[in-house]
Amino acid sequence: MALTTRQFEILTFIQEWIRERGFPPSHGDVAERFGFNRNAAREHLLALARKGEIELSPNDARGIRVLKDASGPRQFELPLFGNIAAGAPLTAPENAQEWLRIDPDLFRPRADFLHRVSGDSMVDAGILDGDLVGIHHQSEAANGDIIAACLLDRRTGYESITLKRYRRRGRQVSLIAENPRYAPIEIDLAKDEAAQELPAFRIAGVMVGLFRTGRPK
Amino acid sequence: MALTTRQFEILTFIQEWIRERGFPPSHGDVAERFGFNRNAAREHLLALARKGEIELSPNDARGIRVLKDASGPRQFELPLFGNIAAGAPLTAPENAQEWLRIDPDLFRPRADFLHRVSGDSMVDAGILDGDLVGIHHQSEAANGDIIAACLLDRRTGYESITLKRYRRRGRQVSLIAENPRYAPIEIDLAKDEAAQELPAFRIAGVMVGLFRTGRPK
DNA sequence: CTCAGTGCTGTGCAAATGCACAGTATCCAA
DNA sequence: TTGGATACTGTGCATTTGCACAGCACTGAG
Repeated sequence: MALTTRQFEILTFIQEWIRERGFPPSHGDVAERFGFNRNAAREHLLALARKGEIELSPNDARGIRVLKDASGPRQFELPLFGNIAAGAPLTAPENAQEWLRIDPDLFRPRADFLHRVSGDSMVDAGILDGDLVGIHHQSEAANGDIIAACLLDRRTGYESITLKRYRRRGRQVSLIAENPRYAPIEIDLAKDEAAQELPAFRIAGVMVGLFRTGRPK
Repeated sequence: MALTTRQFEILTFIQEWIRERGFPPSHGDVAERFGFNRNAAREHLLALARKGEIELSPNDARGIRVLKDASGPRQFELPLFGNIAAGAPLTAPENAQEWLRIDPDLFRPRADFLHRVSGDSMVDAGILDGDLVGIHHQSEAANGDIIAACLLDRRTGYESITLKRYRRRGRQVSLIAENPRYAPIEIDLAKDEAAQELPAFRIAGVMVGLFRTGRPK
């Protein structure tokens, strides 16, 4: 759920406080910083907890745990991208939904970002609904690679990422699902370029790994 | 300055508390854990502060900052275990083949170690040969869980870990592959115990996630 | 033998703290 | 127009918590 500006300010304050002192602020500390009542601080914390940003431990002084830490060392972390509105560069670090502490160099070649798979179109490649796939940023791919394909809907202006196996013959590109129940997506690059607009298809990168969390179904 | 065993215990407790809850323990929490007086806890904290292990923020509830984190860069890493010779505790941190920089808390519940899958017996669960599965350490499992089963070969004395779906009816345990080409492994717990030796079967933990690296085949 | 350090019990207190309850005002969507 | 979410003020209370002071027992160094 989206945060209000005030809530975001308070979350940032809590993160900075913890980074500087090693323990979370109390309600009073938050209230003092922003110049309002202790109970107002409490309600902000409850709101942040409702929205899943923090976790509160009842009756414990300073019982705050920040769940999604935006700060900290980004060195061994990977950004997770969802589908974002047109224009916005899909894989710009500042548009990350979340940063996960996974060393990008564990993948080979190195992963640049993660993408959440939705749907079961790649089950036969061992890629399930909800899995996070590691993507190495590159604009070309070899036949047989599984790629993160970036598709632009020219009418709505929305970009979306899909994971498919890539196959190209001349100017004809096929995006093939690893599930017999799904038909391939066919793209004619010649036609695509002739449109003289933004290309409707581009390669965001190739899949270099996968991360799955949770008990299996 | 060197720590006493008691002080080391308390420091470790504080580190674990923070890792699990995101904020430090109070004097009372420490006292309760070790079964002594709140003031005894306070004096231990003062001693740890004198010795430079922690920093105390006066008058602040839970005002503890751990300065030298003994777990160090290991905080966001996971050990990978292979199959090890008999006797050696399979999942003791010092027996790790490798440490991978993946935040254990990304898994739910938290992963304690990774295990490399060999073979294609779990393909239908989206688990491929060479995948690393995250395992949460626990000695019991629910029916349907995918578990890391620890099997001991009594003749050779070798222990090995296999990943299988767990199903138990009374004293009869079935370890089921997710691939029709493999037959389930059947274990009779009654017979197992009657052997009056080390149990041939135990649950090392339950699968809580998966990590795969490399371009798909 | 003495003294410092460790490792506790026990009591008491003031301040810090979480939390419940009662209001007020604004905005926005149904 | 009503209801819910946001964003506060203000009061009061029971606990939690840090902290101080008074002891006791043990150990190891000088």
